[in-house]
Amino acid sequence: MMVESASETIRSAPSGQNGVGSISGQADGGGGGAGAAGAGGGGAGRDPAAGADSNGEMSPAELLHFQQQQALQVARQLLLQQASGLSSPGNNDSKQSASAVQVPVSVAMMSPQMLTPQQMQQILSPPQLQALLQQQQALMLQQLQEYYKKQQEQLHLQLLTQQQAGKQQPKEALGNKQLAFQQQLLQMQQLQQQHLLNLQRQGLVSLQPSQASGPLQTLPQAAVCPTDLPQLWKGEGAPGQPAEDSVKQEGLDLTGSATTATSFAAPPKVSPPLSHHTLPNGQPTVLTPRRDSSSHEETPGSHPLYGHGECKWPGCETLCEDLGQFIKHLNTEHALDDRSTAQCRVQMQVVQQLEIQLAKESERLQAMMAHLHMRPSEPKPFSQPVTVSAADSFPDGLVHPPTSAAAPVTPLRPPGLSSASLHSGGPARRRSSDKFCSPISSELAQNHEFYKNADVRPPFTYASLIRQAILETPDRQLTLNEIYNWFTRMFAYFRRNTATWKNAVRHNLSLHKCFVRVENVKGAVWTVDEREYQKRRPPKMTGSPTLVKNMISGLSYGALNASYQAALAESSFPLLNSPGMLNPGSASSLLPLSHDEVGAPVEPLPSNGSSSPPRLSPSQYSHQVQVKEEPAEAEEDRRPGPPLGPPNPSTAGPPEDRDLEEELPGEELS
DNA sequence: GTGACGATAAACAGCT
DNA sequence: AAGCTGTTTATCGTCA
Repeated sequence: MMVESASETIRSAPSGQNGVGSISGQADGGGGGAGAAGAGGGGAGRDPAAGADSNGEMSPAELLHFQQQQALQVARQLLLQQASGLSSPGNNDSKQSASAVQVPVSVAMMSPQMLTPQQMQQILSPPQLQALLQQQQALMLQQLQEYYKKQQEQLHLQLLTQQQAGKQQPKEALGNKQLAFQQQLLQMQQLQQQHLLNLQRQGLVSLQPSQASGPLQTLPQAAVCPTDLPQLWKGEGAPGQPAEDSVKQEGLDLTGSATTATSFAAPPKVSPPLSHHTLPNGQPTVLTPRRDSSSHEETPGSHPLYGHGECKWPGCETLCEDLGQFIKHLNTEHALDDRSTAQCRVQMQVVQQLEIQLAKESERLQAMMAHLHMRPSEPKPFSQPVTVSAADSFPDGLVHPPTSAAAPVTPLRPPGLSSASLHSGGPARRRSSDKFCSPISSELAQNHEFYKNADVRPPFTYASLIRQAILETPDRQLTLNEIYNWFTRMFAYFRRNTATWKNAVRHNLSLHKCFVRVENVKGAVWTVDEREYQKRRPPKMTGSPTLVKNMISGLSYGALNASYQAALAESSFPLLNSPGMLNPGSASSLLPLSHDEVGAPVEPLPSNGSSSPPRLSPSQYSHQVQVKEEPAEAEEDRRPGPPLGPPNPSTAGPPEDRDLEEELPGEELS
């Protein structure tokens, strides 16, 4: 009765080690991309201003025009950079940080406290990681938007004040004020950066799922600001503004975040280095923003318009050895005048454009997130154990819910285990599901390339692999040799020690009732008796630890598929019969056993015992047996008739059906 | 400690 | 005869 086997587990490594990192790769790439905008650019950081104009010896008109263009370019780049930074995989830091920062809902549920990036990776499947990233991005975008708005407002005010001031005050006076103002700006910025860092750190440290919503506010800002600020400012703000106004405004903005918090004293070295490293995950992104990793300038006395030793004023790349020089340059070259004002206006437009763009992108992101998240949040069938078996039954392509999910039966542990363990070398992918939910099929589908190329033992039992191989075929039947080929084709691991694993395959085929040998014209082919297969596995989660682990891993995010599972659960019987899914009733009737597998807490099905036949309907029964070699029987079985109606055998339908059907060899059928 | 399961190894038989 | 296929038995490790 309670069998527990879970055949699927792999035995090999107990668990434990995970493959470390490769995940990320997969996660990144693999998934799909949903990513929001990946703008490609990467931006290395430098500024666009390619043109390099010389220090301005062009005519005012030319300069103005040129600078305006530059401003636009800068804006574009910023956008690209931001986009890439936010979404692009390229930035590990950012990604990680993001993930770290916010805990995806699902994750949060799973692990209340913070997960390390690695854990996240292990736990999360690529799609999940992506979802997380997306969430993060969305948040960041929102923050950015807010920030931009503020900046814009400030800019506006500053411009107005400047203009007024300009009219009223003599330039000289302005010069002094500007200087003072700029110094203040620098200080403010430094403070801001520090504050941001602090926030980030705190956020990271404490990252808690619960905070998910909350943190966003804090962290995000931090995150956003740092990166953007400098750039944004470069374009805009710095130029002269009346000290008073500027100060006030700054105070307004900053206050919120930094002002109060830190004192000017704060040391300069701000973000660049620290932030990154500190948090593997992530926040760094934010900090890092500055593309100039190399640049030190920012550290000490940083100025939004000063970086890499050069003036970042749109269109101006004048080299300045130090801040002081830069400030002088600022005051002389970018003093309050028509040109600067015009440039500011251009910058404002740029910002507006960016905002619009951001809004669009964020909207898109949100829509995507909403779409993706629906599932996770969805209900999960608790009661139902896992419908695992059903999933298994699917051949890979079939069903898998997006994330595989098994019902979170119990969110026990973080997923990842199994997979990780398996993949010693590499990438441990989060497995999607394992046995239970979407067993192998999904796992394989997701990690197909991995197993194909990595000499890692797949985390599945021979039985489950064989089943998978068979179910993947349209006919649901394979000759021994074809099964061998499938193994070698799908797993690098089975390209060696052939004698050993081939023997194991044969052994399993013969040993397990679920594998039925059917005589064929050509010879003999092996088919799967899903029912038997289901029976055998013990569903109990309790079952083998490994299984459990696997399951869990799958489940963990599995939560995602909760809905999916729920559906399955309802049917109590999973997919065994694909059709079954449709008609729960039938399904259940067909496979009583499934429950077990499902992991349900084992409900003792009467039939469950191997010895006693389940309460299958005769027809059902038949096919279990039938399969065995007699074609005739097969025909009978074929259709258990229940509501399902005969699923089309031919149809590729879920394997399950096929199984049932397939039992009969094609020949026989015909 | 026991039982169940899976993996591995090996012996053996039948067939091509 | 060799190799493949299929069955069976035994042993070991793991886990509940």
